Amino acid sequence: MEYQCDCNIIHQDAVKIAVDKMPEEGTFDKLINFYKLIADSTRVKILFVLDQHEMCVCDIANSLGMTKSAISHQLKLLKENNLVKSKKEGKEVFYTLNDEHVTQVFEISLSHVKE
Amino acid sequence: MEYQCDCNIIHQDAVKIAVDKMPEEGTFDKLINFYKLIADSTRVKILFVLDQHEMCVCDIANSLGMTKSAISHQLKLLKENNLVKSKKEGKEVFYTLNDEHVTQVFEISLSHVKE
DNA sequence: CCTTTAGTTGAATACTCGTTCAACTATTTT
DNA sequence: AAAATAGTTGAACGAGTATTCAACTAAAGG
Repeated sequence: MEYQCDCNIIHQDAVKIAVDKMPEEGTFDKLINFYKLIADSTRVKILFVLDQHEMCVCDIANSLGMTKSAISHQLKLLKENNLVKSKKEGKEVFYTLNDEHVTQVFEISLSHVKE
Repeated sequence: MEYQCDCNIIHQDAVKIAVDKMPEEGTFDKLINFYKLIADSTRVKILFVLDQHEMCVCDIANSLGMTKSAISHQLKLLKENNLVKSKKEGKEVFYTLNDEHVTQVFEISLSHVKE
């Protein structure tokens, strides 16, 4: 057994089943990274407003009552992780959700929480 | 407009649509709270092993290679938020996922990340 | 009754991370 | 060319939180 902890294995069979099926660390990493991205008040609201309408940074800042800087920092994170994409037009940068997948996950979760 | 930030509203229509549709704060709170719970390496692994098999604290600790204490702290959180439930049998406490809903969300997310 | 073991818990430490602040770039307007 | 505005960025501060540690409870066994 490659794992070590501060107590004995009580139910060999249960532990074996779980350890055998355990995905590799990278799988969990991706999963957790995605959850962390949407587990933040500002980012989840940004995703919500972008789901309603394409927006520039100032639009989002106004919608959320926050500064351009705070929004821009979070948009950078969302973009780096491919949840949003951007296009520049003159002085403005327009942001949109990157694909329907994000929209789906988001809307499903939202309708679920509302119950 | 009740919101205030450090820049002017550029696209009135877009902002109005988003603000009008914005769910109340409590809705976001519930959503984020749920995402935060599953956005942690230890907790997501606990949910995974419990999805495979009912387990006591030592089984989980062994499966994850962590201490009983660390696991117990996280189990408390998961239980307080109704993601897992427990039953005591002698000295041992067995934990299981609380309902199919957790299982569903978890398995869907997992299969998605694997692609 | 004493010892051992499963599990819990509160405090403290260590780390992560969101926002603020100030400075900066780029584009438009006068 | 200068001023104004949209947006970005790095550093620093502060809040939240996961694990460790030590002490504790509860149940089982000799």
